[in-house]
Amino acid sequence: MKQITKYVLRHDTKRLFTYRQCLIGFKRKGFDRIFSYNLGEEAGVTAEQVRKDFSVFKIKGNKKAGYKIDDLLTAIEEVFKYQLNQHVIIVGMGNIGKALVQYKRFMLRKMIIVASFDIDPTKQSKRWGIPILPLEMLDDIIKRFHVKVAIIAVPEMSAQDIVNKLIDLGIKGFLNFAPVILKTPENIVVHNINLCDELESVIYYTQKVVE
Amino acid sequence: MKQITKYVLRHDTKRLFTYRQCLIGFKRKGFDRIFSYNLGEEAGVTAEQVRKDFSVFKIKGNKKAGYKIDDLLTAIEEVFKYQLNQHVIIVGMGNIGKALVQYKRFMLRKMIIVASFDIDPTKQSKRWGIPILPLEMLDDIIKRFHVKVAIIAVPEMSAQDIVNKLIDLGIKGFLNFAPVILKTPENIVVHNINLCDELESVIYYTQKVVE
DNA sequence: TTTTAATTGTGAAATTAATCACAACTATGA
DNA sequence: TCATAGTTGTGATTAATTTCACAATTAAAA
Ligand SMILES: NC(=O)c1ccc[n+]([C@@H]2O[C@H](COP(=O)([O-])OP(=O)(O)OC[C@H]3O[C@@H](n4cnc5c(N)ncnc54)[C@H](O)[C@@H]3O)[C@@H](O)[C@H]2O)c1
Ligand SMILES: NC(=O)c1ccc[n+]([C@@H]2O[C@H](COP(=O)([O-])OP(=O)(O)OC[C@H]3O[C@@H](n4cnc5c(N)ncnc54)[C@H](O)[C@@H]3O)[C@@H](O)[C@H]2O)c1
Repeated sequence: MKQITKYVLRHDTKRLFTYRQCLIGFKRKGFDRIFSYNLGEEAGVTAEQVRKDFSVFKIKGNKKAGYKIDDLLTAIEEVFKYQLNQHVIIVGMGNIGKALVQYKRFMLRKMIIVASFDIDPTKQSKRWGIPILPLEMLDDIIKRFHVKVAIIAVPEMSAQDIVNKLIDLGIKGFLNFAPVILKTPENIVVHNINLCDELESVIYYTQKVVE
Repeated sequence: MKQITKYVLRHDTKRLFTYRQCLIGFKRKGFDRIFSYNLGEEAGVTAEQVRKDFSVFKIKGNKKAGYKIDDLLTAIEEVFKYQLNQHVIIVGMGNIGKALVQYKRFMLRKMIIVASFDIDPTKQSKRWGIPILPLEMLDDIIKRFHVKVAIIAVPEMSAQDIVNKLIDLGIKGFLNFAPVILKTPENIVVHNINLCDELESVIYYTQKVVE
Protein backbone atom coordinates (compact mmCIF):
# COMPACT_ATOMS: atom_id res chain seq x y z
CA MET A 1 0.00 0.00 0.00
CA LYS A 2 2.82 2.38 -0.73
CA GLN A 3 2.88 3.39 -4.33
CA ILE A 4 -0.45 4.62 -5.53
CA THR A 5 -0.31 6.11 -8.98
CA LYS A 6 2.87 4.37 -10.06
CA TYR A 7 3.32 2.15 -13.07
CA VAL A 8 3.76 5.12 -15.31
CA LEU A 9 4.66 4.11 -18.84
CA ARG A 10 8.22 4.85 -19.82
CA HIS A 11 8.44 7.88 -22.06
CA ASP A 12 9.87 5.91 -24.96
CA THR A 13 7.13 3.30 -24.75
CA LYS A 14 4.45 5.95 -24.69
CA ARG A 15 5.91 7.65 -27.73
CA LEU A 16 5.43 4.45 -29.69
CA PHE A 17 1.71 5.19 -29.60
CA THR A 18 2.32 8.54 -31.22
CA TYR A 19 4.65 7.08 -33.79
CA ARG A 20 2.09 4.48 -34.73
CA GLN A 21 -0.56 7.13 -35.17
CA CYS A 22 1.73 9.20 -37.37
CA LEU A 23 2.79 6.18 -39.39
CA ILE A 24 -0.80 5.25 -40.11
CA GLY A 25 -1.28 8.82 -41.31
CA PHE A 26 1.77 8.62 -43.59
CA LYS A 27 0.62 5.34 -45.00
CA ARG A 28 -2.81 6.72 -45.73
CA LYS A 29 -1.15 9.55 -47.63
CA GLY A 30 0.59 6.97 -49.82
CA PHE A 31 4.03 6.90 -48.26
CA ASP A 32 5.94 3.67 -48.13
CA ARG A 33 9.13 4.63 -46.35
CA ILE A 34 10.10 7.47 -44.05
CA PHE A 35 13.12 8.99 -42.41
CA SER A 36 13.54 9.66 -38.74
CA TYR A 37 13.22 13.40 -39.27
CA ASN A 38 9.91 13.01 -41.14
CA LEU A 39 8.47 11.01 -38.31
CA GLY A 40 10.02 13.27 -35.73
CA GLU A 41 8.52 16.39 -37.23
CA GLU A 42 5.09 14.78 -37.41
CA ALA A 43 5.32 13.43 -33.88
CA GLY A 44 6.73 16.61 -32.41
CA VAL A 45 10.06 15.19 -31.29
CA THR A 46 13.59 15.31 -32.64
CA ALA A 47 14.91 12.86 -35.20
CA GLU A 48 17.49 11.63 -32.69
CA GLN A 49 14.73 10.85 -30.26
CA VAL A 50 12.93 8.78 -32.86
CA ARG A 51 16.05 6.79 -33.70
CA LYS A 52 16.95 6.35 -30.06
CA ASP A 53 13.48 5.06 -29.26
CA PHE A 54 13.62 2.57 -32.10
CA SER A 55 17.07 1.56 -30.98
CA VAL A 56 15.73 0.75 -27.52
CA PHE A 57 13.11 -1.52 -29.01
CA LYS A 58 15.60 -3.03 -31.47
CA ILE A 59 13.68 -1.68 -34.42
CA LYS A 60 16.03 -1.40 -37.39
CA GLY A 61 15.96 0.86 -40.42
CA ASN A 62 18.01 1.04 -43.54
CA LYS A 63 20.83 3.52 -43.63
CA LYS A 64 20.32 6.02 -46.40
CA ALA A 65 16.85 4.66 -47.18
CA GLY A 66 15.12 5.21 -43.86
CA TYR A 67 12.45 2.95 -42.45
CA LYS A 68 9.79 0.91 -44.18
CA ILE A 69 6.50 2.04 -42.70
CA ASP A 70 4.99 -1.42 -42.73
CA ASP A 71 7.98 -2.84 -40.89
CA LEU A 72 7.73 -0.14 -38.27
CA LEU A 73 4.04 -0.73 -37.76
CA THR A 74 4.60 -4.45 -37.46
CA ALA A 75 7.39 -3.90 -34.95
CA ILE A 76 5.26 -1.53 -32.89
CA GLU A 77 2.32 -3.91 -32.94
CA GLU A 78 4.70 -6.58 -31.74
CA VAL A 79 5.48 -4.53 -28.65
CA PHE A 80 1.79 -4.18 -27.83
CA LYS A 81 0.44 -7.28 -29.45
CA TYR A 82 -0.76 -9.27 -26.49
CA GLN A 83 -3.15 -6.56 -25.45
CA LEU A 84 -5.31 -6.34 -28.56
CA ASN A 85 -9.07 -6.72 -28.29
CA GLN A 86 -9.10 -6.29 -24.54
CA HIS A 87 -12.50 -5.76 -22.98
CA VAL A 88 -13.14 -2.63 -20.95
CA ILE A 89 -16.10 -1.35 -18.94
CA ILE A 90 -17.17 2.18 -18.04
CA VAL A 91 -18.76 2.98 -14.70
CA GLY A 92 -20.76 6.21 -14.50
CA MET A 93 -22.78 7.26 -17.50
CA GLY A 94 -23.06 10.98 -16.90
CA ASN A 95 -21.61 13.63 -19.18
CA ILE A 96 -18.14 12.26 -19.56
CA GLY A 97 -19.20 8.60 -19.55
CA LYS A 98 -21.65 9.20 -22.37
CA ALA A 99 -19.00 10.95 -24.45
CA LEU A 100 -16.51 8.13 -23.96
CA VAL A 101 -18.96 5.38 -24.74
CA GLN A 102 -19.67 6.96 -28.10
CA TYR A 103 -16.01 7.42 -28.95
CA LYS A 104 -15.44 5.19 -31.95
CA ARG A 105 -11.69 5.43 -31.89
CA PHE A 106 -11.39 3.01 -28.98
CA MET A 107 -12.81 0.33 -31.24
CA LEU A 108 -10.51 1.32 -34.12
CA ARG A 109 -7.62 0.84 -31.74
CA LYS A 110 -8.95 -2.58 -30.79
CA MET A 111 -10.09 -1.71 -27.31
CA ILE A 112 -13.61 -2.91 -26.77
CA ILE A 113 -16.05 -1.24 -24.42
CA VAL A 114 -18.32 -4.17 -23.62
CA ALA A 115 -20.75 -2.52 -21.21
CA SER A 116 -21.37 0.51 -19.07
CA PHE A 117 -22.86 0.83 -15.60
CA ASP A 118 -24.80 3.45 -13.70
CA ILE A 119 -26.49 3.51 -10.34
CA ASP A 120 -29.37 5.59 -11.67
CA PRO A 121 -32.16 3.29 -12.89
CA THR A 122 -33.54 5.92 -15.26
CA LYS A 123 -30.29 5.81 -17.25
CA GLN A 124 -30.33 2.06 -17.54
CA SER A 125 -33.06 2.09 -20.13
CA LYS A 126 -30.95 4.08 -22.53
CA ARG A 127 -28.25 2.64 -24.72
CA TRP A 128 -25.53 3.98 -26.96
CA GLY A 129 -24.62 0.93 -28.92
CA ILE A 130 -23.74 -0.84 -25.70
CA PRO A 131 -26.08 -1.44 -22.77
CA ILE A 132 -26.16 0.63 -19.59
CA LEU A 133 -26.52 -1.85 -16.76
CA PRO A 134 -27.17 -1.73 -13.01
CA LEU A 135 -24.22 -2.35 -10.70
CA GLU A 136 -25.61 -5.76 -9.80
CA MET A 137 -24.55 -6.93 -13.25
CA LEU A 138 -20.89 -6.02 -12.72
CA ASP A 139 -19.85 -9.42 -11.49
CA ASP A 140 -21.52 -11.24 -14.33
CA ILE A 141 -20.11 -9.01 -17.09
CA ILE A 142 -16.59 -8.91 -15.64
CA LYS A 143 -16.50 -12.70 -15.45
CA ARG A 144 -18.19 -13.29 -18.78
CA PHE A 145 -15.88 -10.98 -20.76
CA HIS A 146 -12.76 -11.44 -18.60
CA VAL A 147 -12.64 -7.70 -18.06
CA LYS A 148 -9.44 -6.46 -16.41
CA VAL A 149 -9.68 -2.71 -17.01
CA ALA A 150 -12.36 -0.17 -16.06
CA ILE A 151 -12.92 3.49 -16.81
CA ILE A 152 -14.11 5.44 -13.75
CA ALA A 153 -16.52 8.25 -14.61
CA VAL A 154 -18.56 8.54 -11.43
CA PRO A 155 -18.64 11.58 -9.12
CA GLU A 156 -15.59 12.08 -6.91
CA MET A 157 -17.56 11.02 -3.86
CA SER A 158 -18.31 7.57 -5.22
CA ALA A 159 -15.05 6.82 -6.98
CA GLN A 160 -13.19 5.11 -4.13
CA ASP A 161 -16.19 2.91 -3.28
CA ILE A 162 -16.64 1.80 -6.86
CA VAL A 163 -12.94 1.09 -7.22
CA ASN A 164 -12.91 -1.03 -4.07
CA LYS A 165 -15.82 -3.02 -5.38
CA LEU A 166 -14.24 -3.47 -8.80
CA ILE A 167 -10.97 -4.65 -7.30
CA ASP A 168 -12.92 -7.27 -5.36
CA LEU A 169 -14.45 -8.36 -8.63
CA GLY A 170 -11.07 -8.79 -10.28
CA ILE A 171 -10.39 -5.49 -12.07
CA LYS A 172 -6.66 -4.75 -12.21
CA GLY A 173 -6.39 -1.44 -14.05
CA PHE A 174 -8.23 1.86 -13.93
CA LEU A 175 -8.45 4.91 -16.10
CA ASN A 176 -9.83 7.37 -13.59
CA PHE A 177 -11.51 10.64 -14.49
CA ALA A 178 -12.63 11.51 -10.97
CA PRO A 179 -10.32 14.10 -9.44
CA VAL A 180 -9.38 12.01 -6.44
CA ILE A 181 -6.26 10.03 -5.64
CA LEU A 182 -7.47 6.47 -5.28
CA LYS A 183 -6.20 4.21 -2.53
CA THR A 184 -5.43 0.81 -3.97
CA PRO A 185 -3.31 -2.20 -3.06
CA GLU A 186 0.01 -2.81 -4.77
CA ASN A 187 -0.10 -4.20 -8.29
CA ILE A 188 -3.26 -2.39 -9.24
CA VAL A 189 -2.67 0.04 -12.08
CA VAL A 190 -4.27 3.44 -11.68
CA HIS A 191 -3.95 6.16 -14.25
CA ASN A 192 -5.59 9.45 -13.40
CA ILE A 193 -6.82 11.97 -15.93
CA ASN A 194 -7.39 15.28 -14.22
CA LEU A 195 -8.68 17.67 -16.83
CA CYS A 196 -8.67 20.64 -14.48
CA ASP A 197 -4.98 20.13 -13.88
CA GLU A 198 -4.37 19.77 -17.59
CA LEU A 199 -6.24 22.94 -18.47
CA GLU A 200 -4.58 24.80 -15.66
CA SER A 201 -1.17 23.66 -16.92
CA VAL A 202 -1.96 25.08 -20.31
CA ILE A 203 -3.02 28.39 -18.81
CA TYR A 204 0.06 28.48 -16.60
CA TYR A 205 2.44 27.82 -19.45
CA THR A 206 0.65 30.10 -21.85
CA GLN A 207 1.10 32.96 -19.44
CA LYS A 208 4.77 32.10 -18.96
CA VAL A 209 5.39 32.00 -22.70
CA VAL A 210 3.45 35.17 -23.41
CA GLU A 211 5.36 36.79 -20.50
CA MET B 1 8.84 25.51 -36.11
CA LYS B 2 10.91 22.91 -34.34
CA GLN B 3 9.41 21.94 -31.06
CA ILE B 4 5.77 21.13 -31.33
CA THR B 5 4.35 19.76 -28.12
CA LYS B 6 6.97 21.21 -25.83
CA TYR B 7 6.39 23.44 -22.83
CA VAL B 8 5.59 20.44 -20.72
CA LEU B 9 5.13 21.40 -17.10
CA ARG B 10 7.93 20.36 -14.83
CA HIS B 11 6.97 17.40 -12.69
CA ASP B 12 7.34 19.28 -9.46
CA THR B 13 5.18 22.15 -10.68
CA LYS B 14 2.49 19.78 -11.83
CA ARG B 15 2.46 18.00 -8.50
CA LEU B 16 1.58 21.28 -6.84
CA PHE B 17 -1.86 20.92 -8.41
CA THR B 18 -2.28 17.56 -6.76
CA TYR B 19 -1.04 18.83 -3.43
CA ARG B 20 -3.48 21.70 -3.56
CA GLN B 21 -6.32 19.33 -4.27
CA CYS B 22 -5.34 17.11 -1.36
CA LEU B 23 -4.88 20.07 0.97
CA ILE B 24 -8.33 21.36 0.21
CA GLY B 25 -9.61 17.90 1.06
CA PHE B 26 -7.73 17.84 4.36
CA LYS B 27 -9.00 21.26 5.25
CA ARG B 28 -12.56 20.25 4.54
CA LYS B 29 -12.08 17.31 6.90
CA GLY B 30 -11.11 19.76 9.62
CA PHE B 31 -7.34 19.44 9.59
CA ASP B 32 -5.22 22.43 10.30
CA ARG B 33 -1.70 21.12 9.93
CA ILE B 34 -0.19 18.16 8.15
CA PHE B 35 3.07 16.30 7.84
CA SER B 36 4.84 15.50 4.60
CA TYR B 37 3.95 11.82 4.89
CA ASN B 38 0.23 12.59 5.28
CA LEU B 39 0.25 14.66 2.16
CA GLY B 40 2.47 12.20 0.35
CA GLU B 41 0.16 9.29 1.08
CA GLU B 42 -2.85 11.25 -0.07
CA ALA B 43 -1.11 12.47 -3.21
CA GLY B 44 0.43 9.12 -4.05
CA VAL B 45 4.06 10.18 -3.73
CA THR B 46 6.75 9.75 -1.10
CA ALA B 47 7.17 12.11 1.83
CA GLU B 48 10.65 13.01 0.57
CA GLN B 49 9.18 13.99 -2.75
CA VAL B 50 6.72 16.31 -1.04
CA ARG B 51 9.42 17.98 1.00
CA LYS B 52 11.73 18.26 -1.97
CA ASP B 53 9.01 19.87 -4.06
CA PHE B 54 8.27 22.40 -1.35
CA SER B 55 11.96 23.03 -0.98
CA VAL B 56 12.19 23.87 -4.69
CA PHE B 57 9.44 26.45 -4.31
CA LYS B 58 10.90 27.75 -1.04
CA ILE B 59 7.84 26.67 0.89
CA LYS B 60 8.75 26.22 4.55
CA GLY B 61 7.26 24.07 7.25
CA ASN B 62 7.87 23.75 10.94
CA LYS B 63 10.15 21.00 12.10
CA LYS B 64 8.34 18.64 14.42
CA ALA B 65 4.99 20.34 13.75
CA GLY B 66 4.69 19.89 10.00
CA TYR B 67 3.03 22.38 7.70
CA LYS B 68 0.13 24.73 8.27
CA ILE B 69 -2.38 23.90 5.57
CA ASP B 70 -3.43 27.48 5.04
CA ASP B 71 0.17 28.55 4.59
CA LEU B 72 0.71 25.81 2.03
CA LEU B 73 -2.39 26.77 0.10
CA THR B 74 -1.37 30.40 0.12
CA ALA B 75 2.12 29.51 -1.07
CA ILE B 76 0.75 27.32 -3.87
CA GLU B 77 -1.72 29.98 -4.95
CA GLU B 78 1.20 32.37 -5.03
CA VAL B 79 2.93 30.17 -7.60
CA PHE B 80 -0.13 30.16 -9.82
CA LYS B 81 -1.72 33.42 -8.76
CA TYR B 82 -1.49 35.48 -11.89
CA GLN B 83 -3.54 33.05 -13.87
CA LEU B 84 -6.77 33.12 -11.90
CA ASN B 85 -10.07 33.80 -13.64
CA GLN B 86 -8.66 33.28 -17.10
CA HIS B 87 -11.19 33.05 -19.89
CA VAL B 88 -11.26 29.95 -22.08
CA ILE B 89 -13.30 28.95 -25.13
CA ILE B 90 -14.25 25.51 -26.45
CA VAL B 91 -14.46 24.79 -30.16
CA GLY B 92 -16.52 21.78 -31.21
CA MET B 93 -19.67 20.99 -29.27
CA GLY B 94 -20.04 17.30 -29.99
CA ASN B 95 -19.87 14.56 -27.39
CA ILE B 96 -16.73 15.62 -25.64
CA GLY B 97 -17.33 19.34 -26.00
CA LYS B 98 -20.74 19.04 -24.38
CA ALA B 99 -19.31 17.08 -21.47
CA LEU B 100 -16.58 19.64 -20.88
CA VAL B 101 -18.85 22.63 -21.06
CA GLN B 102 -20.97 21.19 -18.29
CA TYR B 103 -18.00 20.39 -16.08
CA LYS B 104 -18.49 22.60 -13.05
CA ARG B 105 -15.05 22.00 -11.62
CA PHE B 106 -13.39 24.33 -14.12
CA MET B 107 -15.32 27.18 -12.56
CA LEU B 108 -14.44 26.05 -9.03
CA ARG B 109 -10.83 26.20 -10.06
CA LYS B 110 -11.32 29.72 -11.39
CA MET B 111 -11.08 28.86 -15.06
CA ILE B 112 -13.98 30.40 -16.90
CA ILE B 113 -15.42 28.93 -20.08
CA VAL B 114 -16.90 32.05 -21.66
CA ALA B 115 -18.32 30.60 -24.87
CA SER B 116 -18.33 27.60 -27.14
CA PHE B 117 -18.34 27.37 -30.92
CA ASP B 118 -19.61 24.91 -33.48
CA ILE B 119 -19.85 24.93 -37.24
CA ASP B 120 -23.20 23.16 -37.21
CA PRO B 121 -26.01 25.76 -37.14
CA THR B 122 -28.47 23.33 -35.57
CA LYS B 123 -26.28 23.16 -32.44
CA GLN B 124 -26.06 26.91 -32.12
CA SER B 125 -29.57 27.20 -30.82
CA LYS B 126 -28.81 25.06 -27.81
CA ARG B 127 -27.08 26.29 -24.71
CA TRP B 128 -25.61 24.71 -21.60
CA GLY B 129 -25.26 27.71 -19.38
CA ILE B 130 -23.00 29.31 -21.96
CA PRO B 131 -23.91 30.07 -25.57
CA ILE B 132 -22.93 27.95 -28.57
CA LEU B 133 -21.88 30.39 -31.26
CA PRO B 134 -21.00 30.27 -34.95
CA LEU B 135 -17.35 30.56 -35.90
CA GLU B 136 -17.92 34.07 -37.21
CA MET B 137 -18.20 35.19 -33.60
CA LEU B 138 -14.74 33.91 -32.64
CA ASP B 139 -12.97 37.17 -33.29
CA ASP B 140 -15.45 39.21 -31.30
CA ILE B 141 -15.45 36.92 -28.27
CA ILE B 142 -11.69 36.44 -28.20
CA LYS B 143 -11.17 40.19 -28.25
CA ARG B 144 -13.96 41.00 -25.86
CA PHE B 145 -12.86 38.52 -23.18
CA HIS B 146 -9.12 38.65 -23.89
CA VAL B 147 -9.15 34.88 -24.42
CA LYS B 148 -5.71 33.32 -24.68
CA VAL B 149 -6.54 29.62 -24.31
CA ALA B 150 -8.84 27.33 -26.30
CA ILE B 151 -10.02 23.76 -25.91
CA ILE B 152 -10.09 21.89 -29.23
CA ALA B 153 -12.91 19.34 -29.45
CA VAL B 154 -13.53 19.19 -33.19
CA PRO B 155 -12.99 16.12 -35.40
CA GLU B 156 -9.38 15.27 -36.23
CA MET B 157 -9.86 16.46 -39.79
CA SER B 158 -10.76 20.00 -38.76
CA ALA B 159 -8.39 20.45 -35.85
CA GLN B 160 -5.40 21.92 -37.70
CA ASP B 161 -7.59 24.38 -39.61
CA ILE B 162 -9.29 25.62 -36.49
CA VAL B 163 -6.00 25.95 -34.67
CA ASN B 164 -4.51 27.99 -37.51
CA LYS B 165 -7.50 30.28 -37.44
CA LEU B 166 -7.37 30.65 -33.66
CA ILE B 167 -3.67 31.47 -33.70
CA ASP B 168 -4.43 34.22 -36.20
CA LEU B 169 -7.02 35.55 -33.80
CA GLY B 170 -4.54 35.66 -30.93
CA ILE B 171 -4.95 32.35 -29.08
CA LYS B 172 -1.68 31.26 -27.48
CA GLY B 173 -2.48 27.98 -25.75
CA PHE B 174 -4.43 24.86 -26.65
CA LEU B 175 -5.80 21.89 -24.81
CA ASN B 176 -6.31 19.54 -27.73
CA PHE B 177 -8.52 16.46 -27.63
CA ALA B 178 -8.23 15.64 -31.31
CA PRO B 179 -5.76 12.79 -31.86
CA VAL B 180 -3.52 14.72 -34.22
CA ILE B 181 -0.18 16.36 -33.67
CA LEU B 182 -0.78 20.01 -34.40
CA LYS B 183 1.70 22.08 -36.35
CA THR B 184 2.17 25.42 -34.67
CA PRO B 185 4.77 28.19 -34.61
CA GLU B 186 7.16 28.53 -31.70
CA ASN B 187 5.81 29.99 -28.47
CA ILE B 188 2.37 28.52 -28.90
CA VAL B 189 1.54 26.10 -26.10
CA VAL B 190 -0.09 22.86 -27.18
CA HIS B 191 -1.09 20.17 -24.75
CA ASN B 192 -2.56 17.04 -26.26
CA ILE B 193 -4.92 14.72 -24.47
CA ASN B 194 -5.08 11.45 -26.34
CA LEU B 195 -7.52 9.25 -24.50
CA CYS B 196 -6.87 6.23 -26.71
CA ASP B 197 -3.22 6.38 -25.78
CA GLU B 198 -4.09 6.74 -22.13
CA LEU B 199 -6.45 3.79 -22.12
CA GLU B 200 -3.99 1.72 -24.08
CA SER B 201 -1.27 2.56 -21.55
CA VAL B 202 -3.46 1.28 -18.77
CA ILE B 203 -4.15 -1.94 -20.64
CA TYR B 204 -0.46 -2.36 -21.43
CA TYR B 205 0.63 -1.87 -17.86
CA THR B 206 -2.18 -3.93 -16.42
CA GLN B 207 -1.08 -6.88 -18.50
CA LYS B 208 2.53 -6.36 -17.46
CA VAL B 209 1.64 -6.27 -13.79
CA VAL B 210 -0.71 -9.22 -13.96
CA GLU B 211 1.99 -11.08 -15.96
C1' DT C 1 32.97 0.07 -60.33
C1' DT C 2 33.93 3.94 -57.45
C1' DT C 3 32.60 7.98 -55.23
C1' DT C 4 29.55 10.73 -52.75
C1' DA C 5 26.11 12.38 -49.95
C1' DA C 6 22.57 11.12 -46.84
C1' DT C 7 20.95 8.55 -43.13
C1' DT C 8 21.02 5.23 -39.40
C1' DG C 9 22.59 3.44 -34.83
C1' DT C 10 24.48 4.22 -30.62
C1' DG C 11 27.94 5.33 -27.09
C1' DA C 12 28.96 9.51 -24.33
C1' DA C 13 27.57 13.74 -22.22
C1' DA C 14 24.16 16.59 -20.38
C1' DT C 15 20.00 17.39 -18.22
C1' DT C 16 16.11 16.40 -15.40
C1' DA C 17 13.91 13.79 -11.81
C1' DA C 18 13.60 10.77 -7.80
C1' DT C 19 15.50 8.75 -3.78
C1' DC C 20 18.57 8.50 0.09
C1' DA C 21 20.50 9.86 4.25
C1' DC C 22 21.24 12.65 7.86
C1' DA C 23 22.10 17.16 10.27
C1' DA C 24 19.28 20.69 12.16
C1' DC C 25 15.45 21.94 14.55
C1' DT C 26 11.60 22.02 17.82
C1' DA C 27 7.39 20.59 20.44
C1' DT C 28 6.62 17.93 24.26
C1' DG C 29 7.13 15.70 28.53
C1' DA C 30 10.29 14.57 32.43
C1' DT D 1 15.40 23.49 32.23
C1' DC D 2 16.91 19.50 29.67
C1' DA D 3 16.56 15.37 27.09
C1' DT D 4 14.17 13.14 23.59
C1' DA D 5 11.75 11.73 19.76
C1' DG D 6 9.76 13.10 15.57
C1' DT D 7 10.03 16.17 11.58
C1' DT D 8 11.81 19.18 8.24
C1' DG D 9 15.25 20.76 4.72
C1' DT D 10 18.60 19.72 1.61
C1' DG D 11 23.10 18.09 -0.30
C1' DA D 12 24.63 13.81 -2.29
C1' DT D 13 23.53 9.93 -4.95
C1' DT D 14 21.23 7.30 -8.21
C1' DA D 15 18.06 6.76 -12.02
C1' DA D 16 15.68 8.19 -16.14
C1' DT D 17 15.53 10.88 -20.18
C1' DT D 18 17.21 13.72 -23.77
C1' DT D 19 20.67 15.59 -26.64
C1' DC D 20 25.06 15.38 -28.93
C1' DA D 21 28.26 13.78 -32.08
C1' DC D 22 30.10 10.87 -35.22
C1' DA D 23 31.41 6.23 -37.19
C1' DA D 24 29.22 2.88 -40.08
C1' DT D 25 26.47 2.02 -43.79
C1' DT D 26 24.39 2.27 -48.28
C1' DA D 27 21.52 4.02 -52.31
C1' DA D 28 22.35 6.45 -56.07
C1' DA D 29 25.11 9.19 -59.13
C1' DA D 30 29.31 9.48 -61.74
N1 LIG E 1 -17.95 16.34 -17.36
C1 LIG E 1 -16.67 16.41 -17.65
O1 LIG E 1 -16.30 16.96 -18.69
C2 LIG E 1 -15.64 15.83 -16.77
C3 LIG E 1 -14.33 16.07 -17.10
C4 LIG E 1 -13.31 15.51 -16.32
C5 LIG E 1 -13.63 14.76 -15.22
N2 LIG E 1 -14.89 14.56 -14.90
C6 LIG E 1 -15.15 13.73 -13.73
O2 LIG E 1 -15.83 12.59 -14.16
C7 LIG E 1 -16.78 12.19 -13.18
C8 LIG E 1 -18.15 12.22 -13.80
O3 LIG E 1 -18.40 13.52 -14.28
P1 LIG E 1 -19.73 13.87 -15.06
O4 LIG E 1 -19.63 15.28 -15.47
O5 LIG E 1 -19.96 12.84 -16.09
O6 LIG E 1 -20.79 13.77 -13.87
P2 LIG E 1 -22.33 13.38 -13.98
O7 LIG E 1 -22.93 13.78 -12.70
O8 LIG E 1 -22.88 13.88 -15.26
O9 LIG E 1 -22.33 11.79 -14.09
C9 LIG E 1 -22.06 10.95 -13.02
C10 LIG E 1 -22.81 9.66 -13.30
O10 LIG E 1 -22.40 8.68 -12.35
C11 LIG E 1 -23.56 8.02 -11.87
N3 LIG E 1 -23.23 7.50 -10.55
C12 LIG E 1 -23.20 8.17 -9.38
N4 LIG E 1 -22.81 7.36 -8.39
C13 LIG E 1 -22.60 6.15 -8.95
C14 LIG E 1 -22.21 4.90 -8.44
N5 LIG E 1 -21.90 4.74 -7.15
N6 LIG E 1 -22.10 3.88 -9.29
C15 LIG E 1 -22.40 4.03 -10.59
N7 LIG E 1 -22.76 5.18 -11.14
C16 LIG E 1 -22.86 6.23 -10.32
C17 LIG E 1 -24.65 9.05 -11.88
O11 LIG E 1 -25.92 8.42 -11.96
C18 LIG E 1 -24.31 9.83 -13.15
O12 LIG E 1 -24.94 9.27 -14.27
C19 LIG E 1 -16.63 13.18 -12.04
O13 LIG E 1 -15.77 12.62 -11.09
C20 LIG E 1 -16.01 14.38 -12.69
O14 LIG E 1 -15.24 15.13 -11.78
C21 LIG E 1 -15.93 15.06 -15.66
N1 LIG F 1 -16.07 11.45 -27.66
C1 LIG F 1 -15.03 11.28 -26.89
O1 LIG F 1 -15.15 10.72 -25.82
C2 LIG F 1 -13.69 11.73 -27.28
C3 LIG F 1 -12.63 11.38 -26.45
C4 LIG F 1 -11.36 11.83 -26.77
C5 LIG F 1 -11.15 12.58 -27.88
N2 LIG F 1 -12.16 12.90 -28.68
C6 LIG F 1 -11.83 13.73 -29.83
O2 LIG F 1 -12.52 14.95 -29.69
C7 LIG F 1 -12.96 15.40 -30.95
C8 LIG F 1 -14.47 15.52 -30.93
O3 LIG F 1 -15.01 14.25 -30.61
P1 LIG F 1 -16.55 14.05 -30.42
O4 LIG F 1 -16.76 12.66 -30.04
O5 LIG F 1 -17.08 15.13 -29.54
O6 LIG F 1 -17.05 14.27 -31.93
P2 LIG F 1 -18.46 14.77 -32.44
O7 LIG F 1 -18.54 14.42 -33.86
O8 LIG F 1 -19.50 14.35 -31.49
O9 LIG F 1 -18.34 16.35 -32.30
C9 LIG F 1 -17.60 17.15 -33.15
C10 LIG F 1 -18.27 18.52 -33.18
O10 LIG F 1 -17.42 19.43 -33.86
C11 LIG F 1 -18.22 20.20 -34.75
N3 LIG F 1 -17.35 20.65 -35.83
C12 LIG F 1 -16.91 19.97 -36.90
N4 LIG F 1 -16.09 20.70 -37.64
C13 LIG F 1 -16.00 21.92 -37.02
C14 LIG F 1 -15.32 23.10 -37.31
N5 LIG F 1 -14.51 23.21 -38.36
N6 LIG F 1 -15.47 24.12 -36.45
C15 LIG F 1 -16.26 24.03 -35.39
N7 LIG F 1 -16.93 22.92 -35.06
C16 LIG F 1 -16.81 21.88 -35.88
C17 LIG F 1 -19.32 19.28 -35.20
O11 LIG F 1 -20.43 20.02 -35.64
C18 LIG F 1 -19.60 18.50 -33.92
O12 LIG F 1 -20.56 19.15 -33.14
C19 LIG F 1 -12.47 14.39 -31.95
O13 LIG F 1 -11.26 14.83 -32.48
C20 LIG F 1 -12.27 13.15 -31.14
O14 LIG F 1 -11.29 12.31 -31.67
C21 LIG F 1 -13.43 12.50 -28.39
